[in-house]
Amino acid sequence: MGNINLKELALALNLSTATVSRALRDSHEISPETKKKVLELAKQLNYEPNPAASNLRSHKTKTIAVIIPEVTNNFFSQAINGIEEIARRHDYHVLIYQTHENSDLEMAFMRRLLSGRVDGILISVASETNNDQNFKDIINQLPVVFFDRVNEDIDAVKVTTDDYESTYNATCHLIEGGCKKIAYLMALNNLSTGKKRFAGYCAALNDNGIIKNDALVVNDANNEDENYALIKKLLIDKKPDGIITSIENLALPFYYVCKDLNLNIPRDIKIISFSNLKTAPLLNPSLSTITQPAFEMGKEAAGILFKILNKKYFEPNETLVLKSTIIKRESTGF
Amino acid sequence: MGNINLKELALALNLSTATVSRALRDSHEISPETKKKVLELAKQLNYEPNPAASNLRSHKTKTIAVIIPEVTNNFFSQAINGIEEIARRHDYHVLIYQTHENSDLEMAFMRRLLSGRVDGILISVASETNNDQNFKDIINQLPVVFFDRVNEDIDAVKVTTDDYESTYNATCHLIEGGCKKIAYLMALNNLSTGKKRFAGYCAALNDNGIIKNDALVVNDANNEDENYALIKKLLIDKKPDGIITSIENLALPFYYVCKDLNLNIPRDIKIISFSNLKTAPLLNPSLSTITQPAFEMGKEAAGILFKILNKKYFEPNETLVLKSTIIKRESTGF
DNA sequence: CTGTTAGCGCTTTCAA
DNA sequence: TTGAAAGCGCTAACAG
Repeated sequence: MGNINLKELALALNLSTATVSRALRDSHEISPETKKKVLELAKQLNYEPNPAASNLRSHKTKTIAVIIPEVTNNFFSQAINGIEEIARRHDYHVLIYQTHENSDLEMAFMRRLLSGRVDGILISVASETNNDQNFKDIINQLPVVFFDRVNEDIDAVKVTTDDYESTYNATCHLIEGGCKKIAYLMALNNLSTGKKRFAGYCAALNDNGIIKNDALVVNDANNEDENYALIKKLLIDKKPDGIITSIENLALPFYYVCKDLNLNIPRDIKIISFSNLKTAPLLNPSLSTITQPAFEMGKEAAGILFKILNKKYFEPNETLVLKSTIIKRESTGF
Repeated sequence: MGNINLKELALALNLSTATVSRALRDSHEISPETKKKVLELAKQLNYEPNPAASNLRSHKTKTIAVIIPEVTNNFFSQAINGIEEIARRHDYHVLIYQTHENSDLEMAFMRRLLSGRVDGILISVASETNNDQNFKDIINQLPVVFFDRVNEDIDAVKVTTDDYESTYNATCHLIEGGCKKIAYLMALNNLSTGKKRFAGYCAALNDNGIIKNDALVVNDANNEDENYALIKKLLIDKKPDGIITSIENLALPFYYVCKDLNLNIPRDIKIISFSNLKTAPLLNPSLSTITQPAFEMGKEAAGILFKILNKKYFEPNETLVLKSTIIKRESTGF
């Protein structure tokens, strides 16, 4: 705003704007004394370069966009934390866009970003359906790194977690604990994330000689009340002795149902849930968790994006897979 | 990026860039037919105006900044959710900056934003100390709305919650429940938020004829292990029968201490905590909570900022106070 | 209602 | 090592 500009700075120093501009960006073709003079006055006068002008000329925005389903999801807020940390380290600014799982909105965000508002995009997609060509169009015009919820059919740089393995291990954990009828609360089934988790569950059952029963698999209705009803029906009708929730949000209605039905966890039914909630250990009575390294994912994804922006990323488009942590809890709470 | 620009669009339509520019922004001085033609071709060619050029000329960025202590704090992520919703409604972009409670960093962010990167700022401050003049400088140059953690000594638009009243009521709740020795886990004591909460606690004790005992007041050490140790010492040495935690983060170490000391909640000690955690009702065995309307605060604060930006805010600099919700839980969990 | 023109504040040739 | 000059893509006077 009411700030000083390059021209005024140059005038005050008896230099050309070109020289001042170069000095400010520490160009090697400027003498040390000149640089020093410029830097000093700039600091003294609180000079801040106008980003619009700089961007218009140089096509660099010093800004990246983060597109995610929800900020209020623990996983994503932790990822943003990691992204912001790396961005700040590079002196970059971070724009946030929430899709609320709406892929039309997601595509609208991306299209608008093509106007040159950002240097690159970090995205955790809302859906993998019907968008391939759109995504490809974008990727051709702007560096994009996918994280967590990636689009399998697109050749791009991706950072994910070991969805298959972690769910496989989680299922084995329940089987080892004696569970014979393990229910699965399924979500994100239009995404590879969700598919892989489910595949891990299926494979673990199979490898342990348990025949999968589709009646034990319940789909997320994206609605708390409905989920509550679905889970209640499941617990009453099928009486599972173990349950896996493939997203954090599904653990809540499950707990309420148990409370209502007077089911004791873990005596009557054991649970293991995906969760990035720090207070999860306090959930009653014993919640085993699969925790994704959200913060690290944010950092890794952002790190790769900056490597691309600095032309220092020479790998082929690859998927970096980070390990989730499974925490097994057996206590009966307080 | 490789996008089409105004000039090309104008050329293709046999119009001047000025006309096209006006048509695109729905100016009243353009004929309907021309507008229609322009809009159609623009859509067809996927034209996206270059924000840098537009900003450079018009001094409008269509961007606001949100400066907060931590994204991973439930309260703030919910506030961001509200802010983003309003911003999108106005076709604005949202930049996120985390201060991690560091007020130097906070000031550095604000200074950099003066370069014209944003049209306005929403901030929840890291500290109220030693920054008054700096804040005043910023406010003179850019519209700023403070929310939740506001700087009392600055004349600006603010949105807060009823910190005093809610803590007062929370304390009364414990007293009504029979508590005689109510401890207070204090945080944010360099902020009016923290001070008001503490004042509410003190006033409630006083109004109920209880003499405040400073030994029952413990200060947040900003460190999980240390807080654990402090709280443990408090519970062993002073044996309080009730406790109020003035921020969500302090409830966790408290729970761990109770578990370690084999203290039964609420039989041995009752608790009421500030918390914006959705799963709080599942915390064992009975956590009464003070929940701030974070989402609504984000919406309100952003709404006011947009009114200011659209020159539709004519109130004097006022503080809008939103009501928190106190949820009293008495059950012994599952 | 439409066009002409100037210029926002930078960066980047090109020339010195 | 520095300067002069052009121009990024748009908007805003001003003129017609």
